[in-house]
Amino acid sequence: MQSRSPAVRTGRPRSAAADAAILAATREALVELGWSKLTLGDVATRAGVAKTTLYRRWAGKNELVVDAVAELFDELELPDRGSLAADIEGVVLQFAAILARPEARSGLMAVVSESTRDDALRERIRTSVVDPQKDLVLEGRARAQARGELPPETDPEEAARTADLIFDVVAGAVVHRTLVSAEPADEEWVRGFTRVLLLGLVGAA
Amino acid sequence: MQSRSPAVRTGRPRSAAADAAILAATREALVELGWSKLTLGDVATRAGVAKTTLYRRWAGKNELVVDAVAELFDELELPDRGSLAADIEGVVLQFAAILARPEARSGLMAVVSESTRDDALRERIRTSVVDPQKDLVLEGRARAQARGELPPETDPEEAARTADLIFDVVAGAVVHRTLVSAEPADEEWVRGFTRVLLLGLVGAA
Amino acid sequence: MQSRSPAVRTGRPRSAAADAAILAATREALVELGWSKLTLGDVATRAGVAKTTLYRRWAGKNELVVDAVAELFDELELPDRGSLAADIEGVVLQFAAILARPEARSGLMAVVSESTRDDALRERIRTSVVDPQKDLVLEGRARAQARGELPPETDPEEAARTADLIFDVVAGAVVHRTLVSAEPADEEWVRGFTRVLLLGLVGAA
Amino acid sequence: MQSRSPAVRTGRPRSAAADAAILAATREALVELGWSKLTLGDVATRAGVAKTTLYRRWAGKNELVVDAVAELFDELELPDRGSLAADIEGVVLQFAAILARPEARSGLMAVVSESTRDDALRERIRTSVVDPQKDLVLEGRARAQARGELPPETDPEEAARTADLIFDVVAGAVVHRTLVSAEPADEEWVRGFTRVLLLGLVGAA
DNA sequence: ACTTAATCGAGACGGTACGTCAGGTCTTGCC
DNA sequence: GGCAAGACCTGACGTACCGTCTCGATTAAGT
Repeated sequence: MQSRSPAVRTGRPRSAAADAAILAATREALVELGWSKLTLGDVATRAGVAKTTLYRRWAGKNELVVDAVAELFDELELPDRGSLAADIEGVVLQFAAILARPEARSGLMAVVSESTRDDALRERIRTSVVDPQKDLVLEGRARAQARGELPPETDPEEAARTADLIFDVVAGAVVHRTLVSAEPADEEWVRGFTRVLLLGLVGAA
Repeated sequence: MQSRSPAVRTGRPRSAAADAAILAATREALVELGWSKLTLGDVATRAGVAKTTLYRRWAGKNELVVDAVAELFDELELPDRGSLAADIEGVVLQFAAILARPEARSGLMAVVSESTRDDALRERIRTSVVDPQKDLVLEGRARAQARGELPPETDPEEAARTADLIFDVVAGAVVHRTLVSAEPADEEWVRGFTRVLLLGLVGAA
Repeated sequence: MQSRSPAVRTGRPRSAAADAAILAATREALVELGWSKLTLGDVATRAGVAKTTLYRRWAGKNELVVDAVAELFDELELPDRGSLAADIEGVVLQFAAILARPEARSGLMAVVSESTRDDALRERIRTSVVDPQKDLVLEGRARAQARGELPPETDPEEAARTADLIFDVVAGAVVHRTLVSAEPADEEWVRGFTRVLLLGLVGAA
Repeated sequence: MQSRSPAVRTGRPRSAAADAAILAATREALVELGWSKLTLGDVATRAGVAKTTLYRRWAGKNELVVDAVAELFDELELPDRGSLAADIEGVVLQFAAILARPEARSGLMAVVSESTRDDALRERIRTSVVDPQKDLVLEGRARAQARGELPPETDPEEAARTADLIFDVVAGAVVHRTLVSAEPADEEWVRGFTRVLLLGLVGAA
């Protein structure tokens, strides 16, 4: 997270255990209190750590919560279920399961909201949350092309644009369903969504 | 906004001008400061109003911002452009234009985030922001069915589910593109999105 | 303590009771904790008052303690005991009694120390603590002159210088005895001091 | 300052230079910042020393400042000027010159103030600051008695009491003039003070 | 015109959290 | 073992907003 590669690393080294304790305490506080009532003093107390230790490592609430929530998305992966539709359904369900957890619900949109006025924060979110998810889209498409379910790309730039589009559609739909409409993105919904995504409104009707 | 229809309403009536001034001041503060740095004391000062006046009408920051942002969405409408695709492109572009404004960018996701732990707030958002948008989906589908672009519904419950799905996909995609990916939802993107929405990944490829 | 004579005094007026409660709490905390361990947060709590209320009225610990300690000196007066020697002994004993109280012991020299680098603070000390005491010197001298114990002044400037000198000698001796030598300025000591002051080392020997 | 005479003193011996550097840095910081803004971390940095080194030798800020200020008083001596009055004037001027230095002004009364609640600190002040000064009083009296300016003592206990009294009067007056009245104890003032001390108010008038 | 009563501005109030700073301790690795 | 470096826990700092309250002054509707 922070590297001081130059020079000899003098002085007492930072406790590695503190980082983990702080992030776990942050998630715990998110569950109990939600974003707006979460205070850094409380997180420090839960983690058994001084407030100064926390501020030495994170610039503020936003950065801390991004790192705490980002770890939730580490478990996302794209298991091979044999078909494009099945692959999509699988990964969307995983994504929905993460968004169903209260620590993600309250924290994620809050930091996204803050990131609209803080470029460094947006970059941090992109690096640790968004880009890893986007890689799943690329991997899924490659697999579908290998199976012959999708045609190979001709224009690489166009291909990148399409991947971004698909990612926004998939992630956006699940987030909106979960947080705005406040309805569960369960198996039935995911089947319907995947059908529309693959076949379109006209084809799915 | 609030009615005290029972009883006779004696005494000095509330200033109608104050409401408008407060909401305008709220949007102004959202633009300049963003959600997290917006304070009610500052809004009151901008509006030339005492803090008590503000608290007499809104319960807090969340409710105030919902009302201030909701007004931005009042201008959304569904002009008849002759085809389903053109109708979708038109309304999506309008939606994107609203989300491009800084007062919406910073405020909207923040209150959505808060609403994950506050049912009354979620209901307020739904009523004044979400449901009016959802009506546009219904209106668009009816128009497309009248044109023969989409088959008439058979199962009304299934039809409601589909409308919700479409709404989550459309709104979610635009929001995600604009706020998370932080890229503009411009005409080119909207064309690509509409194509995928109507034809699906397979059909659009 | 603070007057806002101009204009109309709008807004909620300051609580008069709070001032008294805060000063009393300050003295209480001085007794229990001493200057260096006294915290404004603790004083606020003892006074049943918010920290902000305290800061609204005093700039900091120094100013607060000056006001709290100054009240102790309000009781100083110069009773007519019939002779210059008896008058001096009487007022010095009173002064010593005040300096024997723990709230004065810990607080007084601390603010004097701070005042060496803070002109406004020195002025505050002078106005509310020192000058009233100095008036007693002038009053005592006038009385002694009326009795014929001291000759009337000829040069008024010289008279002012002498009054200052006497004040520094009297106050300084008692303070030094009490705080530096840490011995009680009891009746015996006061008698000896008065004898030296009136007759000098040579005359007193 | 601290002796570990028992045992064999193994390991690296303490740097003698560090002690001097720390005390000098302390006085420098007192001049620049004053007592209340002086921090041990800053002193350590100025002295080019780690905070641990400092704490290994002094228990805290109070003890450190006492030692740093005490060195200022080492230069006090009682040169023989031929008469009691001249001797007093000489030593009082020296004392006043030390108190005029900012490192003494800010530091001395602060530690005296602290010493009202810390017996060990008071003892340290007495040993390293007060008692050496008091010796000057004894020496001056002996010299005056040898000259026949003062009668020889009859009661040794009474003599000790008188010496203490004189010391409190002299030191107290200079301290009060310098720090409380914040006026210079210059030659003119010292002449007036000495005259009153020797002849008394009545005799000096 | 005269009450009546809720509104308005101003700003003080009790709180809570902020982010920083200093005190004093502990843990490294080098000397 | 001393030492420089710097992380650590603790606790206070002074500030900013919160949402409530207390003022005196308006301001309409009902008399």
